[in-house]
Amino acid sequence: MVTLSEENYLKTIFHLGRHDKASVSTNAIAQKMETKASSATDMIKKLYEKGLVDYQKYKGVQLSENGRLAAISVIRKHRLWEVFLVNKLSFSWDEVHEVAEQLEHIKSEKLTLELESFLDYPTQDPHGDPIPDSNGSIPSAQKLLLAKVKQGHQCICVGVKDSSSELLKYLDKYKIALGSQIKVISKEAYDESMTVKINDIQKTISKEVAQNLFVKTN
Amino acid sequence: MVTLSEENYLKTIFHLGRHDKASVSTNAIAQKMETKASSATDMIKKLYEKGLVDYQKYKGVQLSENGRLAAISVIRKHRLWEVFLVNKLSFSWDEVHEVAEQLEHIKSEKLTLELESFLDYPTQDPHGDPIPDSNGSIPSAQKLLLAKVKQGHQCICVGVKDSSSELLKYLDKYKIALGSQIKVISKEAYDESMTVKINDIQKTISKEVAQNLFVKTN
DNA sequence: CTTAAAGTTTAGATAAGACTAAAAATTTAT
DNA sequence: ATAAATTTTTAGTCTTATCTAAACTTTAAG
Repeated sequence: MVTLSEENYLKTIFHLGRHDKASVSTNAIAQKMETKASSATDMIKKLYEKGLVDYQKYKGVQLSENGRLAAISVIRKHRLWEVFLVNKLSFSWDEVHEVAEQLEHIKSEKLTLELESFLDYPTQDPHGDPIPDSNGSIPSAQKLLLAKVKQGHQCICVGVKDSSSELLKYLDKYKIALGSQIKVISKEAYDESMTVKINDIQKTISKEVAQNLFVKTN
Repeated sequence: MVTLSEENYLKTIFHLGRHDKASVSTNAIAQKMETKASSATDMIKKLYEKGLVDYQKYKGVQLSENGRLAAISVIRKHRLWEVFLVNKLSFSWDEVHEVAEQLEHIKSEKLTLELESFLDYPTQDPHGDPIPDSNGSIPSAQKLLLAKVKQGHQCICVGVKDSSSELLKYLDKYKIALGSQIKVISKEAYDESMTVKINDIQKTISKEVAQNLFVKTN
């Protein structure tokens, strides 16, 4: 039995250890969890006792196979619930996170499977992040940043990199959503801004936005 | 801020104090919560400090107005989630309770309102219990036990009194569900069994079942 | 109306999770 | 290569929610 708090730590370790598969530091965990390093150490020990992480004093921590599966299970539920909130209830991108943080801890295998079926087996959440399947496999994203798209090319918005409330509100405001068609009209070398056509409307987009929007080319 | 454990106690006190509006005993609470009387006393004190119950040592406990509203809010969420699980996901009557016990504690006013709207403002849960509205008003049930229905009369199944797993399985087996049309063909004075027509199939129902099925006559 | 039984509360202990302050280990910089 | 800075761990405390055992009220029986 994994507690709610343990699940949150596993999730954090998963996210921090994701890119560089190196071990994750106590401080990094504490910072992300908005807690103190000593609390993180305590929890790491508990996770180690339960065989959910590999750990050596002062050397950081890594998820074990079981820990990885537990983390992915929580992430899977989080993302499925986000799809539910946006697609079925009328939540917007910037409202789902807090609620999904609670829903992700509901324990019922059947619930998760039925929810997934009810949502027609989505592969991405509203922020464009991939939804792990029931075996823990994560579909590869195949997404790239809008900033990387070449002039004249067309793409589809599939997510955001920085899911801050501010960005999501900006996107909502200009009706940029998952699935929006975006055509890159021109790029400005000086400030890295670009002019694009979205929903048949031409608009200039700053470097900051272009570097935080994931798209799929087609 | 009301904790998860406090919410469970409030719910229990609400259910126990429901019929006789007399005060609820520490022992009764402990028994229903499957905990010890001393734990109940501790929690009662905490609820009293928070102004959620009226309490005098050795004299039992009653919900205050705020406590009543908090309890009803939890019950409202529980019943809405049960409707969701049965109507939208394919849960059966006897599977929903455990999951709804978890979902009822999710804190998001918006989520509850959107869920209610998504479910088309149901007034009863799958067991026939009324769903409080967002102001805390509980629609009156207007339901009666099948055992009370007179020979020759027709009614609709609207819920169960005893929501034990066994009864729910029995009902599932014979395809007796919320909304099933039931016509009372004859009643046997000796054992209080009755012959009814359900889904155009004639069937004899025991006293035990008839006294645990709520119906609405029409 | 007194005493035994039942119910309730208190006192003290435990476990989970978090915190502060201090000690220990590691890394960085001279 | 060693001192300083940083990071990590340990030790001890706190809160929440629980428990057992003992003390205290209330109720019920005679």
